[in-house]
Parts: sequence; structure tokens; C-alpha cells
Amino acid sequence: MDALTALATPRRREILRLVWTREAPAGDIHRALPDVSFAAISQHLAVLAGAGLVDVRKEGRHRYYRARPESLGDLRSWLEATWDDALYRLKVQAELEQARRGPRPLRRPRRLPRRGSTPP
Amino acid sequence: MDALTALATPRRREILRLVWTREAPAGDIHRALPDVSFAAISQHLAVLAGAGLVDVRKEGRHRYYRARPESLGDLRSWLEATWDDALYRLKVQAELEQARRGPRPLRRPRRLPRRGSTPP
DNA sequence: ATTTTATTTAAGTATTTACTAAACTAACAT
DNA sequence: ATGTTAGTTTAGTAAATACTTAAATAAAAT
Repeated sequence: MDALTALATPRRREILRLVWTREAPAGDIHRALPDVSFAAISQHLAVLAGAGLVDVRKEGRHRYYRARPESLGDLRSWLEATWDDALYRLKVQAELEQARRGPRPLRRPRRLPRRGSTPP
Repeated sequence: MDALTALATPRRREILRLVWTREAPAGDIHRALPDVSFAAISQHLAVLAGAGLVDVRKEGRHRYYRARPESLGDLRSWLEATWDDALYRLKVQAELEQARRGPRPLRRPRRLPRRGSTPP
């Protein structure tokens, strides 16, 4: 998910916020962030577009940018797919255990006395 | 939210995955990712810990790392607080509209070079 | 056609970051 | 004490990235 890379910098988060609820031409965005050059804004917008976080609409000599709110949904889906999926977790655990090069399960700090109970 | 910065690189996402369901000592993580030095793993873990994405537990000469799944919840909360809040949206729109009419300090290279002007 | 406006692209610099190797610390064992 | 193991920190480098100014493109106005 490339969106995470695009969202990594505060500047791009700020830009994305500015076009979150409605589209705006690049010039307005630039004027709202006066300490950065127009060129930089344009480059950031390109990154955001590349990550699917914004759409562009060309009209005359303006380019209107607008966030794609669904992309956040995609982000959430990715988070859940990566980390909430039971099969995935098992696979990851297997990787770790193999790295450990030991037949024994991962060490547990203190093992309560057990009798025939099934582990989770 | 610094978590976005920490999650920006695939390497750290991979590391976070490895400790998502259970804790693991840094050495195991290193062995599971054999193409990276131990030092690099340690540094990535420090970043993840700094962002609140993992916890550390010291035991003997081991350091056990474990993801903090709540931190993802925090991330989602942040996303929603930043982008789904109606008041916030209004504020952002106001900023943009003000930028639109009423040109604030425009940051373009000034023309009209004056004779005898002192450049920076 | 020339100029103006809106924006992108190019080229270069500076800062940041991901990495490595080596030095260091801390806990344990001998 | 010395050595070993687990991990971090430091110092340095190479690559990526954010930024700049300047030049290029493209539509509209003159």
C-alpha cells in the first residue's frame, strides 16, 4: 500500500486535508501554504495522485484536485488484511519459529502447571 | 501522528508484522530477515517503539518486542479525527476560501529589479 | 501572434533516512 | 577476572527525498 508512503510526510497530509471535502486548484493550495514553492506543491500533488489519494480534473487552464476518501477505506482494509487475518498471523508465526531454529514453541516466561488443556 | 512515518517503509511494516501476535526477541526478528544487519533491525525497532507501535519488555539479556494493536486503533482514530470531523472540514474550507480571494503573501520571486538593490 | 495565467517539468542542492561495520553495554557463565 | 551472548549506539556512507529556481507547456486574453 503506497498510500502509507504518501501519507508519511506532514506536508502531504496537510495538502490532502485541504482537498478532502471539495476540489481545489493547485494555485489555491499553494496560496494556503505560503511557505512552500508552487513547484513543491505540484510535486507533492503528483505523489498523492500516484498513490491514488487524490483525483485530478482538468478544466481550462486549471487543474482541480480532490481527495479520494475511499482511499482511506482502502488503507483501513489493508491494515486489517495485513494484521487481522488469522491465516496471515499463522504464517508469520511460522516464519518466526523457523527463524528460531528450534523445535520447541516460543519460550514462555512462566508456564502454569497444566493438565491436558488445549492451548489457544 | 508519528505512526504514519514509522509505517512508511516496508521494512518496518514487515518487522511490525513479525511481532504482531506475540512478542519476540530482537535476535529472532533479525534471523527472520536475514538480508539486514542486526543493527538496522535494532534501529527500526527503536523507531517503531518511538511511534508507540511496539512495546519492549526486558528480561535478562533479551529484549522482547511486541506490537501494540491498539496503536492501529489510534491511527484510525486519528484519520477520522482529522478527516471525518465536520468542524474541522469547515475550518479547512474557510482556509481555502480565504486563500482563494484575498491573495495572501504570494511567494513568487519578485520581479522589478531595482538599481542598487542589495541581494540576500 | 504575443502575453498572461496556471501549472508542470527539469536540474540541481540540501536534508533525511536506511544501511553497514565496528565499538560499546549489560547480563550471564566460567 | 575473562569470555560469551544479546542487543544498542556511534560513525560513516549511499541512496532517497523535499525543496529550490528556472525553463517549459498549455489555455485564454490581448
